[in-house]
Amino acid sequence: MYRCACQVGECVLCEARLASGPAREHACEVRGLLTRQTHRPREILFRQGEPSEHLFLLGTGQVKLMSNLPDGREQILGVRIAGQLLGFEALHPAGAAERGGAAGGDVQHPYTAETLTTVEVCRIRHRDMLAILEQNPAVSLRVIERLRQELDQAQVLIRDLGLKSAPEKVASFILSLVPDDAARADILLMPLSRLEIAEFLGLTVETVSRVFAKFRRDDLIRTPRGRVEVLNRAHLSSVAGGISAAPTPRGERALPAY
Amino acid sequence: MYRCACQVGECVLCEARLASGPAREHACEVRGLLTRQTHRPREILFRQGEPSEHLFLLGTGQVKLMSNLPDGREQILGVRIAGQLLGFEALHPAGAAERGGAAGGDVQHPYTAETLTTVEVCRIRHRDMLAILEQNPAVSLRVIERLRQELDQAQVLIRDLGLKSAPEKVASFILSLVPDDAARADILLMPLSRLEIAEFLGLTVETVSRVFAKFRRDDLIRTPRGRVEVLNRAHLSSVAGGISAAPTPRGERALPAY
DNA sequence: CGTCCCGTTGACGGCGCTCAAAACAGGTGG
DNA sequence: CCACCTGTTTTGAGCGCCGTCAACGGGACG
Repeated sequence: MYRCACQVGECVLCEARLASGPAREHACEVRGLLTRQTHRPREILFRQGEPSEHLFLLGTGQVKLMSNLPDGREQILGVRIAGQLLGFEALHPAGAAERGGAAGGDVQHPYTAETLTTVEVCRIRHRDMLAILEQNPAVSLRVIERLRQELDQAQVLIRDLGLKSAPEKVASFILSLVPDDAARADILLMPLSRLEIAEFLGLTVETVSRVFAKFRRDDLIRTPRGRVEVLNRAHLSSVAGGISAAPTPRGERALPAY
Repeated sequence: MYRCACQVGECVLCEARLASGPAREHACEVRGLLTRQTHRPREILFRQGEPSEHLFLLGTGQVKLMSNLPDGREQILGVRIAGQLLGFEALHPAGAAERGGAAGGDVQHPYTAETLTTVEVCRIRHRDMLAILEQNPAVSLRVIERLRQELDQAQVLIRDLGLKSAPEKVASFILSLVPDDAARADILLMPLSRLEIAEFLGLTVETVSRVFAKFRRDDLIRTPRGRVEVLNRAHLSSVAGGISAAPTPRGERALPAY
């Protein structure tokens, strides 16, 4: 499969152009606008409150999005994986100029982005991205689809935070780690620490740890270093108590009836 | 101001086309694709689990989005107002056909949409919308912007649900009712019942009622029928304990300027 | 006037948070 | 290899916030 400068197979820019344009050389005319970066684990891509100037296209790895309250409390808003977007908040199609203010460019990141793993991202200036979107409907459609998926994920999290108990939250979370195509891969990578799981689910470290302990006692899971092994998915699903946080596979039935 | 068939000033379709096209008559070439509907309060636009075939453009009024667990628990995901989008979940730019399955059109609504007030919406088939997006970058940009705003709102709610106490949640919620342009309009419409507020904030009716009572005793608010009057916004903001869902007061800059 | 629904208030109990400490793993240097 | 230090995970004890259950009041409406 052909890859453009950003070397990212899932890149919304490259793929879309490849699919739409007959001419190969056009595939990467955006090359000059992209900056490729590699980050190590636990690096900050940008911080909440900083001015947002770039859009990030995540190529490989995982990035956590987190938001703080002034008193230090921290909430993880989500985890982004390959193909997803970061730092979209300052893309003002129209009106950036028409509204008064400091040239419309002083929008701030509403959250902090920190890498969980080694990460490759493509960075592009908002204005450049805007120009691309204006000229490439196919890219726009891809972006719309990505945003919609992120909105879905956010709503699933809202549901879990709003009405689930601690065990239900943790069970849902574990099940959400199951990759889409996993037929029977029940040993899952655990990208988050106990503290981060707590910050994701609106709980405390101790509560998360206790729930994990209980699941272990009930032979639902095992927890080797940095991993989670699901021993009894059916039972775990019933504990999760309803719709899980798993991304809905395309084309198949969404909202499994469980 | 000119208005197209849908009669909706904020309509992403009409406005965008008006702005981009020089010819007036082009402004409403999408007219034939739009169906305008008027709904009374407490009507269901669509239900969670039903197949999603239409996109809704909200013209006037308010619509609440809610999601249920199998056992009946209910979570309000958000409230949509004029100009926002509904039922976007089935818009599949590419891949709807390429992947196997039942023609790719069997995507289901992940939430139920119910009107809170009298509501005017424009309805359009997903495939028609798709065609419009493919041909009109300006429309795509508007849609992207709307989705991004909805994502921001969702993330604010996630933060509130995940790490705020009951009084903080309620205070944030009240402040979120302050309209963007309100210089000093402190009497706010309350579109939600106590039960709905509870379902929005992940609390119970009793807790919400108790917090309101406490705020009343502390002379922070008054609660005439169907309204909320803010008596001491500064104090209420401090109770909200951090970033609120409210648009930032002019002059001050807190975090998200959504 | 009776009924229904919504909001309010009280009593009580449990889930999950707080505080505290021990168990554990990992890295560093002796 | 072991001692030591550091940060994470686990476990325990106690309590507080908020959910649960119940009763009451008021407005809308037939």
